[in-house]
Amino acid sequence: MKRPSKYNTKQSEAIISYLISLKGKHTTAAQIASYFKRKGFPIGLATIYRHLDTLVQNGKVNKYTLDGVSGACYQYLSEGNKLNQTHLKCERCGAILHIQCDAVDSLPEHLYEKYAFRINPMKTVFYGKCSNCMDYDK
Amino acid sequence: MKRPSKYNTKQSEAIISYLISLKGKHTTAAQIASYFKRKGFPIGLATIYRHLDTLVQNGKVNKYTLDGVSGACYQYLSEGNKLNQTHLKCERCGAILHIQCDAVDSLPEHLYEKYAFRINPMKTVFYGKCSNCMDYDK
DNA sequence: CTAGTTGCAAAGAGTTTGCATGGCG
DNA sequence: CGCCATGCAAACTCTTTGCAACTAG
Repeated sequence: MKRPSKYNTKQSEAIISYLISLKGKHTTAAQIASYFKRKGFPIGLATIYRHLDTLVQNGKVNKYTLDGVSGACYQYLSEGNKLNQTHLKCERCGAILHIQCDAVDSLPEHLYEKYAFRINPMKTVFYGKCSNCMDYDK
Repeated sequence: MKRPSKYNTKQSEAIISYLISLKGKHTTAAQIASYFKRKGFPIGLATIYRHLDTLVQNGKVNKYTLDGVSGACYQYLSEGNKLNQTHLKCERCGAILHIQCDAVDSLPEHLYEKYAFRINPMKTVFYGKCSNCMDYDK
């Protein structure tokens, strides 16, 4: 699978700045395509998928699926919501909370002793619902 | 979408008891089909999907997606794993371990009290390295 | 019997890939 | 100019649906 990574093209700049403009909210490949088509600058779906792939590989973008959303969700990761520490992610609104708590901090050692598995705490994500979204159904 | 629900057929009994036999570990539609084909009692994929759908609707089975697993994951929910199913995923070999441990089980309540966030333990995944892969570099 | 279930094949939805064209550096 | 990226369409994967044949009750 060959992904774009060397050149700065209008397409890649457009896609990245669109993702950033969403301020952490997720979007889908189809929504991106539709957005640029409406803007009069259509970008092929294949190109969009290839760039999203690159961004996910580089840790710039988070990819996940949500019930009720057709297709994968993509979310740009900026300082406010970087995946560089343990965090909680709301499955409904996409909000990301950073957490700092002993119960979580002690897990790596605990899981190593019990399962001989070394977890990478930087990549730990808990999915669920934030307090704002708790009353909504899926 | 018409789902089977009234009659007990050999197919439905087979699928359900297979899911139960996994003791809370997930499987996929394709794996179920492959299992019964090997057993000499092939079941059509459509039938499998229809029963999984029914079971999900009835709350008997949990459906979710995991990175690196192609297709949706289905997990039978019994008393033992109703609320606590956490995965460890090896970033090198892709192996997925299902774990059951008090330190992890207590997190939902803990995080709810501290952050007013209800995590979904079904979707919790810790990334890291399993014991087999621990000596390899990334 | 009679309505529910099955299996097949075809259709769909989302994503990936091969290849010729066009553009960045 | 030499690669790399793009767009298109075809290919692919997973899932759903239409329909005739089968079967549980």
